[in-house]
Amino acid sequence: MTDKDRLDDYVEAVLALVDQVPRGRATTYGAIADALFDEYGGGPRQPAAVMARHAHGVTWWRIVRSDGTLPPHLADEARQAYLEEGTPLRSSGAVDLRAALWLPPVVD
DNA sequence: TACTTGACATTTT
DNA sequence: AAAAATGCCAAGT
Repeated sequence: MTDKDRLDDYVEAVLALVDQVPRGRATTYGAIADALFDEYGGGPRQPAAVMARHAHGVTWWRIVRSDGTLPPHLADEARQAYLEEGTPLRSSGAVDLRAALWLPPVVD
């Protein structure tokens, strides 16, 4: 198993979790990092780095920061998706994690 | 090999 | 409440 294969594997794991997030809900980068920590370790920046390069074909808007907000360039498109899915939002336009947070299954 | 960068998180101003 | 500083880990260059 080469280093590249290992990274591709991590990418798949992240995208898989993203794909599992139920409609109208959301999860955080930290939660994903936690779920994958047992197998790959690393911190919350890794899932983020993965998404930055593989945001194609996945429901990336269901992944938000720990405070429910999202960087400026994404907030715009994400907002539309939230409105369509009926995702609980806060006054600031950020996702209301208290109601929408979905925790990925952690590997034992 | 060394330095920079990042769709983050947490703590302190 | 909002912004700045710190800590973090690995990929990219």
